[in-house]
Amino acid sequence: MAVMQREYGRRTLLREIRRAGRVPRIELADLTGISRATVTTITAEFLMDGLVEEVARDEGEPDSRRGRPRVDLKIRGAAHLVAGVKISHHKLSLVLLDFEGEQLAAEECDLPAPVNAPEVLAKAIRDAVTHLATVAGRRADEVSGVGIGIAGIVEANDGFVHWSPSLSARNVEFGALLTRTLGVPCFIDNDANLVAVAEHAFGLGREHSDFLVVTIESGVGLGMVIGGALYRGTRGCGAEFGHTKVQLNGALCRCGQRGCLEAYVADYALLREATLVSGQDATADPAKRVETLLDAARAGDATARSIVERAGQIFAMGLANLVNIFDPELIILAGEQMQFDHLYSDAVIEAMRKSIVQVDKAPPEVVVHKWGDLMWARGAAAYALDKVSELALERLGENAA
Amino acid sequence: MAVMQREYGRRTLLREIRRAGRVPRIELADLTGISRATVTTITAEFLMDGLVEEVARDEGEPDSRRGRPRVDLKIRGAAHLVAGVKISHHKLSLVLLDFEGEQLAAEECDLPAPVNAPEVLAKAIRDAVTHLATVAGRRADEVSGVGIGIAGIVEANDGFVHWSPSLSARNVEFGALLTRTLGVPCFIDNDANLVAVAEHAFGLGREHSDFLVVTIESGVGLGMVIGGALYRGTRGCGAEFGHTKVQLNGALCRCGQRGCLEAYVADYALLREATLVSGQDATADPAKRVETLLDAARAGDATARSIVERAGQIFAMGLANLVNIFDPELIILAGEQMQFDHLYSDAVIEAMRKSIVQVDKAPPEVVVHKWGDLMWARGAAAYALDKVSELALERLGENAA
DNA sequence: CATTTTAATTTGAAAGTCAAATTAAATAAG
DNA sequence: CTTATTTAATTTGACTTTCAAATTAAAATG
Repeated sequence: MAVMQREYGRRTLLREIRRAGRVPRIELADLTGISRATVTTITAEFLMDGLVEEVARDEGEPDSRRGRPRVDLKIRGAAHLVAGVKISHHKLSLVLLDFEGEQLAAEECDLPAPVNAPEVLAKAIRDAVTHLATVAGRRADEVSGVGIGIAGIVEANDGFVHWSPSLSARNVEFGALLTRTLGVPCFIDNDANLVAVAEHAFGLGREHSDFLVVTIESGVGLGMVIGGALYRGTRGCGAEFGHTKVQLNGALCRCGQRGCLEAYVADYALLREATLVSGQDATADPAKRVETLLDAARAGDATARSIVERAGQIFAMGLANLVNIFDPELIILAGEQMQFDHLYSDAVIEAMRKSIVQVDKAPPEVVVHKWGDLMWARGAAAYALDKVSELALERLGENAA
Repeated sequence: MAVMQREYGRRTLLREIRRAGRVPRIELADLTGISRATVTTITAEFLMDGLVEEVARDEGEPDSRRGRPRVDLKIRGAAHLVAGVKISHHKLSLVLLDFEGEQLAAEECDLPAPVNAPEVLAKAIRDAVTHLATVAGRRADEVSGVGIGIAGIVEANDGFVHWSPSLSARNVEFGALLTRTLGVPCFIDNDANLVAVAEHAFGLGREHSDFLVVTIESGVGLGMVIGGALYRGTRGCGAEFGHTKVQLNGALCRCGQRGCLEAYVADYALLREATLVSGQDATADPAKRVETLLDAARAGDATARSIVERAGQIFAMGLANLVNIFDPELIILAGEQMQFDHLYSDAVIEAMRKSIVQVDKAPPEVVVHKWGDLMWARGAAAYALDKVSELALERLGENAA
């Protein structure tokens, strides 16, 4: 039990150092409530183990305080190497981060097919990670952990994939398979969850302990951070925000049910109605067709506007429901493509504000976070970072004992 | 920090004893992972302080084990007295519990009006609690804490009521006012939250750490237990499930917005349409009129059935949305009146199951818990019990130091 | 009545935290 | 240039807490 106490201290301090970036010991003591003596002891352990390092202070403000100057601590990037992999339709996106979260390399590579057998996909990931490491001048076996984000229903704690649009089989022990194939600890989770992890670790959620992240790709995803931790539901599965119902007996969704949010806002939902808009070429690429539709709407085409505006209204309604249920302090709309600008518009956010219960208190902050192409992969890497940190702390505990 | 550790042990053990009812020390050690030595130390403290007492084992199974027999510990009912108060339209419902949760008295009393000034309501509660204590042969100043459940938007941590249908003023420091008026610590929260607390403490949620409680009264309420604790949102406010939107530009709700769940399933929503059903007497009592409507539906009246069935469908849709977002292991539908049987029917639960994302795993368990009339008041009392336990443990910590 | 078995308590060592004292490293003052 | 002052970090020693092991307690069994 005494060891539990030390573990708490270690966990808290490492997390705080990571969040702060660079921070002197005395501030760590103030921030965490742990005494200076203990902060010294624990950080000495970290230094000895190479997890953190001391750096000279280089503040813009010349500090000008007299007395012994503070010495900043920061995560030591060289301590570990992690990779993040996002599995999408036809490709893999990958990033390689050091232990500090600095990006060392990024890559994309094609997949043989949109749906693959688990073994095939695992091998593709192994090869891609090996190549990624090579590009950065490292060896694959230097990687301490790999995070993998995949669409579908995933039980993150056991690495079990109930179902995924990227896998040809159901109910796969994909985490174990990956760990075996890559020879490196692999951590798998629903992709939207991982974006939430990334926002918490690197992004706009750094200062918050309770917030929601809504992602739009071809589907609509939701990640929830509650009480400083990702909430995965009781079975470790992610939230299925895209399939919450917004209309009784509504539009048909690709999940086979009716009235899902996704059936109104996803690209395929827009295109279903777009055949009625002039200038549409049904044989063109879907992304291209959506672009044409949005252009028509902006140009004032009544039919196109009707389609796009309804999608916005429905999306606002879905967001408002989340606010009414969670009362979060922050909602992050994370996306990359201009394609979804119509859902991130001020009009939509305003409509959402009008649909939440009115009280004499500020409505939740809504921010749009346009990540680059590699948002999803960075999310996966952030998860790996988290897990690798845990493992490192465990090892520290065992060595000390 | 060392004191934090002891506090953790105390908290854990008292909670475990409360949950178990009666339990021997050795089992407490196994259950909590705390060593037998420490369990002895801490429970000795509890015994000394009178929070807990030893009782002879009286199992039906004659145990038949040789060796020194186990001695059960249980919460000592006489240690504290708490009251729970539920504020409804025209009345107050109250219960008096001992520290073990045993009900010593219960009462209802009328309120001068459905909406009252905060001071008036506080005095009414003071008088009612005093009377309740008298009925049980106790004095009001023997009560260690009073929990109060009120409809509306409440910031439980500060006892701040943003808005309530029972109060004539907004933004009232009602918790502080009550504590001042009663001369006893008062704890206020949204009523649906308190039902969740009660389910967690006494009810069907005792074995679960993550579940949802949906309550139906004149509105629809939601309480969420996440990670073993009530989740109140970031501002301490309860979830507003009743005002989640189920239809774009839908039916008008009493909150002034359109398409709220409540606007389809609440009694006033049913009655709004019931004027078209034969046999309705618009001047009758609302509860009576709802009864007439449901009778007509059961008797096969097409219009009445249409009204009632749609309410059920919409309710099922709302429940399905909760499941899709939370993936809970359990949903408790808590209610008292036969009036809502049509929402608790197997058909509704079946419709909900069809509207959730299908995976190869069991859907959440849905149970209906029909409490007696005093469900709400007991919820409030359970909250008070929780808070009084906390205060008792704090006192213990200070005395030891 | 001694033996065995199991529960609860006591004991003494080990681990951990922290306030206070000390040391370290800088600036300011004389 | 030296000394005083100030602030950060470390060390020290007292105190708390936990826990394994030893001991004691209380029963059934032979």
